[in-house]
Amino acid sequence: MDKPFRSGCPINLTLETLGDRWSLIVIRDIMFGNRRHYRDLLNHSEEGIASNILADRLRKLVDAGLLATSPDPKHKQKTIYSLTEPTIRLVPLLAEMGAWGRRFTPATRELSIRAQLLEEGGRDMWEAFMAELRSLHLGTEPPERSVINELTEAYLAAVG
Amino acid sequence: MDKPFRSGCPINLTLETLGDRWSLIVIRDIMFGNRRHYRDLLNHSEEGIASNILADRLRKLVDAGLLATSPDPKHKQKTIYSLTEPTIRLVPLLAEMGAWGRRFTPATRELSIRAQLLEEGGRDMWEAFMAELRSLHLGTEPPERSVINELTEAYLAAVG
DNA sequence: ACAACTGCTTGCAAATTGCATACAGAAGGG
DNA sequence: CCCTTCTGTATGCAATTTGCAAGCAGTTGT
Repeated sequence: MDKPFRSGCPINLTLETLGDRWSLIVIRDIMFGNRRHYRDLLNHSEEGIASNILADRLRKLVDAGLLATSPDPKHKQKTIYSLTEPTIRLVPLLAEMGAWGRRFTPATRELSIRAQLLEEGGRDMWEAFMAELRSLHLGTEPPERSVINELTEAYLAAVG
Repeated sequence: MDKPFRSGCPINLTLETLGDRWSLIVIRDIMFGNRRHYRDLLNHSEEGIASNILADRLRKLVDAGLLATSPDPKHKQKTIYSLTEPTIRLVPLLAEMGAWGRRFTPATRELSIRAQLLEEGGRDMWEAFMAELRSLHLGTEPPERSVINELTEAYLAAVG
């Protein structure tokens, strides 16, 4: 029932998997904003995603193994959405997207702060970030460095 | 008449600019395959792009300053499509997409060879590649190193 | 002279998107 | 326990986008 891929090119397959206007937005919000619930993603969406689109993308991403769900012990109706290893390894891709967008699109200064920090931090920072995400989403040991804190503080310093 | 952006986030803006299923395919073919004409892009497309979609994407990319056109002195009907500096700077993004796709999608081995080489080559190789693209598309001095040759030879060695 | 090729358009059906609304079960405050 | 709010979705429906086949006027090579 699954439609065949257009080609076996890795760039094409990445595009077929994530190349629409919403999937990476959802992943970005889970990753950088630590939004773990449906309503959280829906209401705090900077871009205003529609509820049916969000539901559709979450289901597709879970089906593809790019997100995982678990019941929330504190609320029987809530589903916790977590990143998986493949999605955590999107950090370099998202960092490059931020770096490119910062230079070649009319991105606002406040929203570019984190992209700039992540770009200047380089591979070392990306690895630290991925380690932190593994601890948050996969339950591994928490690392010493918190890249999320660094990014958040830089953003707040620039805004406030 | 231009529709407003959903947000000023650099990741979102990159997605709004390039986040559809064909734009980056076209750029990839121009960049790695050195396809400079419409028919060239249409007929040798690994993924089988439709003619109207290709025409639409080329126009949009030119309008956005991501591609440039020039008349072909050898053929009055031909238009030469060239990368511009913003598109050349997509090399790191495409390299990361190839690296991710190679690991987490069912990419074929032959088509992954170049992605692997580009990933292992790292920033130095990407910079050399961008210098080469500037010479091919912007008319700057040709560099000593030809990354395109390296990639092509590796691909041919793996296939033949 | 004529077939093949140039970039690109045009109809039209099918799929996707966006928006508003609805909903059944669960939680929280009185 | 009652009632409002919150949970993650689903459902119509209109608008946009996609995909496919065919066509087209001018240009080139034989």
